[in-house]
Amino acid sequence: MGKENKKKNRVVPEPALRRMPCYLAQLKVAKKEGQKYISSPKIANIMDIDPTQVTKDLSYTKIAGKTRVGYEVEPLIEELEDFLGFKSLDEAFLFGVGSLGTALIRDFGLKQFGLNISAGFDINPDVIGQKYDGVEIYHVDKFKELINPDIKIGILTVPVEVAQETAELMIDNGIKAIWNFTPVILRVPDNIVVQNTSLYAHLAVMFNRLHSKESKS
Amino acid sequence: MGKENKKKNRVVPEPALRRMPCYLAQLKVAKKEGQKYISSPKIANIMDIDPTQVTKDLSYTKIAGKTRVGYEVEPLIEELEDFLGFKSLDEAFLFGVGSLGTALIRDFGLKQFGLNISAGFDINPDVIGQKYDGVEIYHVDKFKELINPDIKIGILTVPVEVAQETAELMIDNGIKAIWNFTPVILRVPDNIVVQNTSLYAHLAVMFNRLHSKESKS
DNA sequence: CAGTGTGAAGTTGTTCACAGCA
DNA sequence: TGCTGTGAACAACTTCACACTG
Repeated sequence: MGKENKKKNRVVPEPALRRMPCYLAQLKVAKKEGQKYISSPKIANIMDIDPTQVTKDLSYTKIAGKTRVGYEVEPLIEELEDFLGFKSLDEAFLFGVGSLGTALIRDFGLKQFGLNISAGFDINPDVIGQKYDGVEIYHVDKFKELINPDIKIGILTVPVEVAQETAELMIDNGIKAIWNFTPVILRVPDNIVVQNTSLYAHLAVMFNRLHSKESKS
Repeated sequence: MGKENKKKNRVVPEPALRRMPCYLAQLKVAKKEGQKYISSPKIANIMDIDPTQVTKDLSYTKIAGKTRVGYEVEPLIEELEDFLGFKSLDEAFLFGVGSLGTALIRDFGLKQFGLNISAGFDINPDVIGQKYDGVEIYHVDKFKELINPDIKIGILTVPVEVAQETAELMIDNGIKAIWNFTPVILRVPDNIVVQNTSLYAHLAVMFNRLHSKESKS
């Protein structure tokens, strides 16, 4: 009877969500190598983590593994891409067309992973009016005209000083999720999703680990 | 191991390290506004976190707050920058001069935070020989000639397929820490520091939170 | 009997409660 | 009284143990 309705709708822990794209990358390699099935110990071994971690993470998706065999590679790739939101294309506006902003627009397969940047905004006359890979850059003032209900995601790559006010501008005009590349912790209402990706934070962690290992040995 | 000695040399939790650059950004704002002291409740309020979280995080540094007053802004900035390794300049080589790699080289901000990229490596003839903001790009084969004991950090922005082998090349030639922008989990010896910064992982978390909030309301 | 799936134990990080100080 | 600083209670995440299945 109700085989599926029992398991879903749990909150997925953030660490698990962060591991899933890694599984996905490995699975694609496995697929290229022609493997039809892959087991959790195998994945775990490649990534040097605990096998039950893998099964627990995968249990949040609706794919089921076969005992003694493992998971079928191709359906698992499909399910993971779907689960992670990489299959449906979300539209986003980007604020702050500096070097990082430009890279995100031009790059690198964000579209492949379900994110399409449909316009960029800045106040620098040098970039306004430019087109990068088909994405046009406008003055921030144009934002209110161009926004529409399909755009739920805003990418924040502006200087620290204007981060909070730019975030508020986004929210006031209907943005529901902010991908924040500044080191500023944004103050936003509860119903707004913020994903912080501060390179400096990661740099800090790396320096600390490196320097403490150096002084130890 | 033994009784707890003095205060220093504890292992700093990674979440704490990640919060510190945010404190730093806020402190710089406070300094600009002319504030001489700032208290933990004040910082906590700005960042919407628990005040004791702030005091606990700051207790890992060697700055001490004044009762009833808070922390002196300028010395705290100095200490945080020093503690996080942002004051001394570390040299790094970058592997994979695609659009992200190029952005990291050009993004002067990294130098401000203690990381200087002194060379880039790729196999694409179009970029080899180029100079971006004074940073020269070489063929990967040149890496062995150019490496020296001052270079302890390698930045990995290559395509997924060659991530592991490039990491091994780095390690074999003396790199001690790898800033990994690929979604691949690298297999490395214990004494090597790896900092994973996969944009796709963050994207996955953001999509999940956004889509689950959408379906809830 | 190797591998999935899950509740229970263990570990790590966060929040609380309170002592001490100016 | 308001704030720092810390040990103790609590929550989140990870690892373990084991029942189950082909």
